[in-house]
Amino acid sequence: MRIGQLAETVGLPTSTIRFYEQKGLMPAADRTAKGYRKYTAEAVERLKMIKFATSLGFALDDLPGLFASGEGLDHEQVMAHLQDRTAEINHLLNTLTRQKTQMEYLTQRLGELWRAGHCMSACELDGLLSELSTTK
Amino acid sequence: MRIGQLAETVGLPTSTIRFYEQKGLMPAADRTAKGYRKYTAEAVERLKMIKFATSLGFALDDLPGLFASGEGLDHEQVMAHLQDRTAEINHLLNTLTRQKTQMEYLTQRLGELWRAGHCMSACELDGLLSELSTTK
DNA sequence: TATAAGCTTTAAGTTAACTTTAAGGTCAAG
DNA sequence: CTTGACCTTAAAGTTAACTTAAAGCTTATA
Repeated sequence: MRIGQLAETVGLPTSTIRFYEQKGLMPAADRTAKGYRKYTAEAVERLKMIKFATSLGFALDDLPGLFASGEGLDHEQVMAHLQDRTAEINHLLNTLTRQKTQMEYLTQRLGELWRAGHCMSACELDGLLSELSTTK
Repeated sequence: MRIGQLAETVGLPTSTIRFYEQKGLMPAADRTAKGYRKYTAEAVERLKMIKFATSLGFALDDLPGLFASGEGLDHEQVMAHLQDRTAEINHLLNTLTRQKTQMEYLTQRLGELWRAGHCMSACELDGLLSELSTTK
């Protein structure tokens, strides 16, 4: 299988696959006589794993630690990665939840003023935003 | 008030304040005889608003549309911004919630295998990850 | 055989929101 | 009068994860 076919199979652009190889996330591909990259099903699996891990929000730089190769995976290290990422996710969830509440309040408040016939000037909006930012 | 004092007051580095000015988010500051930027309380308010809006996840490029200046703010446009950002937040919340579930499953499953005495090889971990990625 | 699709490489560009650097002027204190 | 804190500018660097460009070779098809 050449790179275009692989790209098609996993749903990634060829440029990304080359990029992953360059980053060391994919082993250097075998080549045909003319220098074309040649892949097997292993590459498909590898790319799917990369896609999965990144879909969980892991950075590309985390992956080597996550799929450490060689004898005996370091369990502690893998678990530590998972914990770290879980903590990050929880932190983001808290942040976003807070943001959502504020957005709802802001939207509602602005809607009220609008319906009340206020012809809001930038200055008034500024006041509203300031009010909210201190409410925070 | 000079830039250092302003920076201190709002809790931003001076470089960021200059950057905001350059971006057009802050009006070009008045200068002292020797060319130092000179600020009043207005600048403090403006920066607080910027901080607040960015804390809601708005991009700097969204802010001109959000605090449009001049006569008569475009309510529809402001509301549209708020709706867009709310939609983004909801999307992110969904994504993160999904990620959290997957992370929990992965962590638990890996913990089980570990406690069961499996001396996981990279290959086995790959299997686990693949399994999960198809579960998704 | 020619034309297009597909492959190669290295290097530079993209985006966001800043930060850092370089080279220098100003000001208050001791 | 010198030392250090603070200010100025323009330009380049940072990070992540890619993408795009440039220039050229290969392969399949009509």
